Amino acid sequence: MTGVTKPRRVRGSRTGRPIMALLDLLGRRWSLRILWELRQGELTSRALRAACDDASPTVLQSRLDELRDAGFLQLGGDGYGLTPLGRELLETFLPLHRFSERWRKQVDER
Amino acid sequence: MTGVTKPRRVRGSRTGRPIMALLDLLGRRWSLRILWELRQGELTSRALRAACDDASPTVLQSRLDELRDAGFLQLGGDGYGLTPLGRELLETFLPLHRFSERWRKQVDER
DNA sequence: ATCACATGCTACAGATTCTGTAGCGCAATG
DNA sequence: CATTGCGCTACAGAATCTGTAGCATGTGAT
Repeated sequence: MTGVTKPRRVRGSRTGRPIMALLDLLGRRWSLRILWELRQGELTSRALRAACDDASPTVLQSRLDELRDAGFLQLGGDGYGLTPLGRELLETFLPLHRFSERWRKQVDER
Repeated sequence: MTGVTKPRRVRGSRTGRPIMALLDLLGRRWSLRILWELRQGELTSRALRAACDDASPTVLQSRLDELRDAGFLQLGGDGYGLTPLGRELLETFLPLHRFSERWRKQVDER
């Protein structure tokens, strides 16, 4: 593995408000999805790719690097997995699942 | 105002899993930020633009249309605001603020 | 009335980012 | 060895975003 930690700037961090940096990081293609797909355990990079509708490995790799840099992911024996911090973040998002079901209902009713 | 509701497809909705559609919608540039900036009340399109680091009006408008289509936003007398559903969604995200502070601490400690 | 001003929204060229396919180097396993 | 699967990269074409300018409409004051 690389082992090298490249400094990776998160856009929006210039404001100094971490929430902005976080919103920016999460508001990139596949970020949320990656965290979501790892909710049940580690996945190899290829399995993760498959889980993410075969997203392009280029972007996926970028997101993985960024999320790893942010301290949300780590590369373990069985592939990529959430760090404790990453799990905390994911838990913040879990209510989203329920919400999405309610959302569909409301949309269907129109 | 337009008054016309154009059908707008959310990528990921093909899977039929609303959570995927939601993650995709929210995982676009400025989506999360827009919801966030509207947390305290309505903002005119220009005020919103200013709040979002002067993002390009083109994308912003796309996001506004999409979020409006999704039923999260509406255009009221004082500009754009969250619908009840949108507020529910935002509330799902509020813990993110706290998390982001904790996150910064952990990052700073490295 | 008309003038200035603010609103929601659009056009468009250039820059950035994403997609899709191919393939690399490396370790583990047969 | 040969094979297999891994993390990761290259690269051209497509899609998306940026930045600036400006339109059409509405409101309010002069």
